[in-house]
Amino acid sequence: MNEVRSRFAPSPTGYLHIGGARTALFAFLYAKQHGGTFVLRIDDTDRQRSTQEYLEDILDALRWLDIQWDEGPYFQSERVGVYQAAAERLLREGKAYRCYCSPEELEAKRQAAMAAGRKPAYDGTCRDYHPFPGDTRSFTVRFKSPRVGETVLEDVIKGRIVFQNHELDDLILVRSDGMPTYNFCSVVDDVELRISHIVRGDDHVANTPRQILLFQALEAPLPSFAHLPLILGHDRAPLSKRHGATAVRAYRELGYLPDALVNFLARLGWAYGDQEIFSRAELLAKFRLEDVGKSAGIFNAEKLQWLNFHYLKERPPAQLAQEVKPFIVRKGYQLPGDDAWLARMVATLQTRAKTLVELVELAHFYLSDELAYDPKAVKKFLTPETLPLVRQIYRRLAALPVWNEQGIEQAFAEVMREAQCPLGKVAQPVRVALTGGTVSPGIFEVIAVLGRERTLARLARALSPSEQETLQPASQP
RNA sequence: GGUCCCAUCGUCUAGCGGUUAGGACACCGGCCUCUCACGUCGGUAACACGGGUUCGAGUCCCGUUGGGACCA
Repeated sequence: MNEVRSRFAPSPTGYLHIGGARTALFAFLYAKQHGGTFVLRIDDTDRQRSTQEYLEDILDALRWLDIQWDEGPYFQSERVGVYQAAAERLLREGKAYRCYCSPEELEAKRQAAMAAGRKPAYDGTCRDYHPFPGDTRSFTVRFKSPRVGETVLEDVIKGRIVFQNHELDDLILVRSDGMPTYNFCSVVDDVELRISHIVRGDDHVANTPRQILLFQALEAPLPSFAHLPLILGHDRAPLSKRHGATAVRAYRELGYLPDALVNFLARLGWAYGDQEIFSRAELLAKFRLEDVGKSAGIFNAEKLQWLNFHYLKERPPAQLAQEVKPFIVRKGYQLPGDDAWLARMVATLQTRAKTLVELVELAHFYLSDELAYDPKAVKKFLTPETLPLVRQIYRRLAALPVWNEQGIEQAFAEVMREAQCPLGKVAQPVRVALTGGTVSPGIFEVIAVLGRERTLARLARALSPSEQETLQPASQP
């Protein structure tokens, strides 16, 4: 009976954002490490702003992050009958009442209260009003909130928070158009779905005492609450569009790995000693909701980048090769058909890129034969003094019986010995000839991965204009 | 405005009455080196303020200030 059932209940009124993802992650981890059930519920009572596109984005993002739900998704929009039944029950039991005050009257009362320096809370006019049988005016259903005593929230993260009941006014359960309100739906569903642990954002703390009262009114066991502090932007304001990427999908498109994002999100507000890197298995083993900090955290994009960089380095090249494909296509390159070759290419770039997008950018000279030669690099390294060395390299490489790194390195060694020069003297000109610039992976691996044909063609191209000679691979000894 | 929450390097954080206040990102410098990176070694940098409690306070209590949430 003490089964742990946590839930994530997003509204499909926007893309899944970083904060939501973290909430989902924490709720998921908690359920899983207690052998419990993680339930997904879609709070789509706001029909105007909810869209199918957002719904799909949320499901997509959760799958991408590998946050798997065991039950659901349940849709609140399909459960209106349940809420109405619950409202009728409360009405019948005298725990709720019909309020006939019109919006105009309410507004007037609010103004008056404000003017008198009182709180703009509902004054309870209809609390004890019994409508005559023929009363056809429209009404809302209000909860008859206790006026004395206090309601205590024992929050897993925030500790004990006490609210005075007289501060709470009679909240509307069902609007005059028959639509149940958010707080009410949420509680009714949590009762129905037997949720034992409510993990959600800090922004719901103030709603919680009212919800606790509703749980009690419905005579349902009270779940545990865990309110996560918010994630702030660099200016300490809540994360919003202004701070750039906030949607999970944005990070996916930017070339972040799900493991990096999960690791980052977990460490935002939670720590386990000095450890920074957590695999999923470790999160499951070590994460504790009770250890989540109370204060809001600022989203630190550099740290995310560092984590991504770390996971990029650790990734098996073959796996990374698959993951980078969509980025190659999106960048407009022809997708290499040879997966093994792609993996070798990726392996030379893994320690140099912080994102998949950056990796593809660095791979330009592998993926295209239309090199963008850096004029400064050409001027500095492809000179009458260095081109003879390049020609020597060309000859040696062309003569290689087997195209591998050992052979290539040996070819360089021989040229260096003959010319009595350091590696840098010959490597840089070759690098410029092969990549168009002065920055690339190690020259031997570049040559090995590029292959005989493309390497020789590029060297020849570098040699031809100034040397006025055409080197043919086949004609060389 | 009312109710509530929060407060250690720029950032994420460790700390749970006695520490040279630790780690990580970022930043700066050395080493490594065919370029760029990786890696590695080192450095700069914090307990918001004021009162208590205590032999002793980053740690406990109360204020102040500053942030934030919710309601309107």
